[in-house]
This record gives sequence, structure tokens and C-alpha cells, in this order.
Amino acid sequence: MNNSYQRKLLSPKDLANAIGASESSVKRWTDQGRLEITRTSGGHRRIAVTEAIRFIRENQLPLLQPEVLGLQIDVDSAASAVEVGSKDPDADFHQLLLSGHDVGARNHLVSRFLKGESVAALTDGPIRSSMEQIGWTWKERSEGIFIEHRATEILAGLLQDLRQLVAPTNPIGRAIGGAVAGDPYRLPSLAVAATLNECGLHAVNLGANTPISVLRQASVDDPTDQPPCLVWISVSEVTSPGETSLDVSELVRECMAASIAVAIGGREAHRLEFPSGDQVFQGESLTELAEFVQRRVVRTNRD
Amino acid sequence: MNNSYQRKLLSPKDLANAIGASESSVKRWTDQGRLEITRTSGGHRRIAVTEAIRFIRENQLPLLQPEVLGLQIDVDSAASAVEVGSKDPDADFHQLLLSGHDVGARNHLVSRFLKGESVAALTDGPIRSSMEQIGWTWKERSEGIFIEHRATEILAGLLQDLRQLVAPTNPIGRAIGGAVAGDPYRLPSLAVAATLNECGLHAVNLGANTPISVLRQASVDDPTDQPPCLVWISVSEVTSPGETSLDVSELVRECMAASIAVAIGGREAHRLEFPSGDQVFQGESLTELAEFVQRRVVRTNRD
DNA sequence: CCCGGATTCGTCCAATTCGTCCACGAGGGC
DNA sequence: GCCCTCGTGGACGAATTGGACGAATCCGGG
Repeated sequence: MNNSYQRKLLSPKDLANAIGASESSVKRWTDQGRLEITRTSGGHRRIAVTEAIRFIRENQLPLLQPEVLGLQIDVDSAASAVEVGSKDPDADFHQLLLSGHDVGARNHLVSRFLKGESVAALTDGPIRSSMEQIGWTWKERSEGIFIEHRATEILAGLLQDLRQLVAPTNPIGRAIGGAVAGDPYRLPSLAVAATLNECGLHAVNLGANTPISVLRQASVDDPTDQPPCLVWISVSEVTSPGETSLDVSELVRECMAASIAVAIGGREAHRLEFPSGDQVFQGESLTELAEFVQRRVVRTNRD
Repeated sequence: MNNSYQRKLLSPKDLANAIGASESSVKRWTDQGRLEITRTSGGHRRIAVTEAIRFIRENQLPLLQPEVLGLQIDVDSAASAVEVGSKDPDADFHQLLLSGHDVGARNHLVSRFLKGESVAALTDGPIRSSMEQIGWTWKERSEGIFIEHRATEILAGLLQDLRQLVAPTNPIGRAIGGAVAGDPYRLPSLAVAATLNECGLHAVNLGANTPISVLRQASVDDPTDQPPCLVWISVSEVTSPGETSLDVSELVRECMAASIAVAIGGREAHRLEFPSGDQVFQGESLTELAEFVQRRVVRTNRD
């Protein structure tokens, strides 16, 4: 039926097969306006994959044939190799990640996303706790580096996938950010980018080890593009707290002057000093960041 | 569609791709008079961009690939006014990457992939040449770091997407690899993983800055899993050539003894010395790597 | 100017989807 | 029990879609 790698529009039958409903039901749902569609010139219904995912999450529908949506998740393979199925889903995910079962980890995470958990919540929950545990393991076990590298790469891929799933079609604003100079961790900044995508922003991630001067160049000093509505700074490691504090403080002040929101977080962010204010978010939780963005950025930008 | 980004007239196939319909449907719509066209002297249909836009708006059709129409949908990129539409698709891609137009770059690459270009070829071609050019830019322009960070993050996402597109459902073998200790570049190793996925292998990427001892632990010394059929080593930067050569040589010998294929490549790979042999691949091109894998690994594993 | 590969032509046809109608079963009020 | 309502999913002829085919056209390089 569909031999192309990625079909971007679904027919009612496609979606019906994917979620185990009848074609009639899908058609009725679209006619009721519960499921948004476009029409071909000849009147046939076409459903965007992102809209299908939104609908599935909203109604907690089962996903029998994920490949129809271009999601390569396989319910069977999750249970195959690794002993999962305990009462704690986060522990299951940790086991999958620890054993390098990338497909299983992907299934687990995408399934939970489709059941309604937000990217922010998943990052605050299973992803963060698992990486913290693996961080401890790094000190205790000899093969720790292997485990950590493998888990990091798997998570980078997973976050990228989730980011694509929540990529806004019509972004309501632009955000830019990265991790400070000397900070080699790229997962936190990637997680922030995914969360901001989920909030409807177009997030430009500059990645790890990005000097503050580069961030300034790309935000307040950017001559070509219009300025972003938010700048984020991730701080998981800081080599020279004094110098970094000065740089960050200056950027924060400039952003405040330009009415640009700032979000600063990360394991070592508490070691920095910088001005605070209504437009400055400081915290660890991505869920809180999402709330801040909804409150401070999205509402003002909709006007 | 290669060089049609700013062409004033579209072919039926162009418009079909842009709105996610089939070429047949577009042709039929023109024949019904619903979509106005002009004809070339030889009878081929040509659609003006303005007419295409009118048609899309009239029928509320989705616009999956705006860049086909030469449109810049994103708010941020509208101001940057990217000039694409040269005769060289690779130059178009470079422009998109340079200007940070992530959505456009993604569309460009996925389109070419769907048209038949392999991940290996895309990496050897536009991706590599663009990153090399940006590397030169880094030395010449003040905003080089910004450009480079942004392009790197965009490409990391793109490679991850392509990797998912070619992820094998039933892998015929397992491969493991990464970049050597002291090498901070993660794109090359990610590109190798994507290429090996395309060859039907389950590639486990350990990412940048991975000590050879960790690679050994995960391959020849791995007690739990079955040993991989290939180990790759990416060398884009090497801090201590002597020590690294010793480590690599030892690992290569152990792999040869265990009948595991080895692939070594990267910008600085020539600075290392290691044994060669039938099962050892050394080269820069991912296309050649793919051929090597088909020849040495896939055929033997199918037996 | 010509040539070869890529693209598009027109046409046909099987598969799919349209809108509509209706049977079925679960739940609720009387 | 009986009737009513509501959501579901199957069935129907008519209309639409999209893939396949050989022939014709386009276009860039020699």
C-alpha cells in the first residue's frame, strides 16, 4: 500500500487501521470537527501525521500499527530481550537504556508520549533519572564509560525523534540557546529545545560548549533576523564560575533591556550569579520551564 | 526538482510533491480546468507559482514542501531571505544550512533521499562539502562559531532523521563504533551509524571521544552479547598519534583474530598506523564503506 | 548541433474513498 | 420490559486517486 518511506498525509482508512477503529468512525470524527483534516481537490479527506498523533494522544487511543504513522515502534520487541514489566515504568526505561536496547527504549518512550505524557515530563522523569543513575554507575563499574556513551547516543536520538514529533508547523516565536563554554553536555540543551518546540516555539539549538558571546551574537546583536523571544542557557558544568557569571549577567541585562525572556538551568546553574526578574526563569524542571514559557512568552506573542 | 527552487514555472511533479498529492491527480486537475496551466511547445504542462498558490488557497491544500514554490514560510527565515535556486543542489543545501533554515534543509535532504540518493551518497556529497565550507568560514568570519554550532546541531538532527528512515527492521548483524579519545566531532560517527543502518546492520554508536579500551570492551571483550560483525573507528582529530596508533593496532589485530571487520576513517586517520588486511577498511568515502560492508559483511552473514 | 538520460506526455485501470443509509448494541428514563 | 438516544461499523453506487505503460519531449554536456 505505502511503499514510500515517509508518507506525510494519511487517508481515513490508514488512520483507522493504525488505531483499530473503522473507517466510518474516522470519517465521522472528522465531520464532527474532532479531528482536523484537509481535503484533496476532489474532496477526499487527508490527515496530517502530526494531527493524527495529537488526536491519538488526546483520546488515549491504542496504536496497533505504528508504522502507518512513520513511527517505527514495535510493541513486541520491548519485552523480548530485557526483563521489563515491573510496576515502575521509569525503572523499565532505565533497564532498557542500561542494556543498550535502543529499539526498546524508543518504543517505551514514544508509547508513553502517545499516551499523553509531555516531552517535558518525560525528560524530567525517566530520562533525567536514568542518566543520573548512569552517571553514578560511571564511578562504580569498569564498563561505565561504555554504558554512558551508548546511553547518551541513544538518548540524543530519542530526544531528536521526540522533537520532530512536536515540531510546530506554525511557530509562534523563535528561541535560541545552548550550553555555556566549557560545558560538554549536549543532552540538556537538546531537551530544552524539544520542550520549547512542544510549547510552539521554533528552537534553534547551538549545542554544547557555546560561548556567551556567540549566544549574544545570535540574539540581541543579531542584525539580520528579528530577535528571538527567548534565550536559554544550559549549565551542566562550569569551569570558571566568576567569568561565566559576568558574561551571563551581561547577556541577561541586555535581554531584559530588549524584552527578551531568558531561561537558565542545569545542574551547575546555582554556581552562577545573575540578575533576576519577571522575564528571567531559573530552575531545573522542564515542566516549570514550559509553564514559564506559556505564561511569559506564548501569551504575549499571541497578541 | 533539483534546480527548481526559484523557477517561475512548476512541473506537475513539483506541485504534486509540494502538496502531497500524486502527479496523476495534478495532471487530471489541470485537464479539468481546475488548475490553470501553460504548455511548452512540446506539450508539457507548466504551472505558474502564482496560480499554484491560488489553487492551494482555494482548496485549502496542505503545503508540505514550501521551498519548492520558492516560498519562505517561517517567520524568522523570511527576514534572512535565503537565495536558493542555483543549478547546483549541493550549493542550495549549503545556503540553507548556512542561514540556519532547518526546515528547508530537512525538506531538501529528505526529498533527495526519497528520490533515490542514498544516505551514504548524501553524506559524502552535500553534507560533507557544506561542513567543510563552514569549517573554512569559521576562520574567516567573526560569526563563524555561531554558524558552525547551529549547522552542526541541524545536521545532527538531520542525520538522526535519516537514520530512522533507513533503520532496518530485521538487522542482519551488529556493528559498534565511535570516535577516538580526544576527538570531539560527533557528526562523522553518526554518519557512519546511519550508513551502516542503510546496509542493514544494527549500529551502536558510542559517539565522540570514546577510548579504544571502551570500544574493545564493547566488541571483542563483550561477554554478554554476541560479538559484532564490524567495528568502526572515526578519527577527525587525534591528540597523541603514537599512543592512539598502538591502541588502534591492538584492537585491529584482536578483531582480525576474532573475524570481526574493522572500518577506520576520518580526516586525520592517515596519521595513524595500523595493520591492514581483507577485513580492514580504510577510507574517507561512506559510499566505499557501504560497498565494503556489502562485500565483506553482508554476504558472509547471509549464509 | 547532436545525443543520451531524465522527465513528462496521454491513457488505462485497479484500488480507494466519497456520501449516505442502516443494522446493531450499550446505556438511561419511564 | 419498552422506547429512545447515541456511538459504532458495515454496505452501496458514484466519484476520485494514484500507479503503470510506451511514446514523446526536455535539457545539459560533448
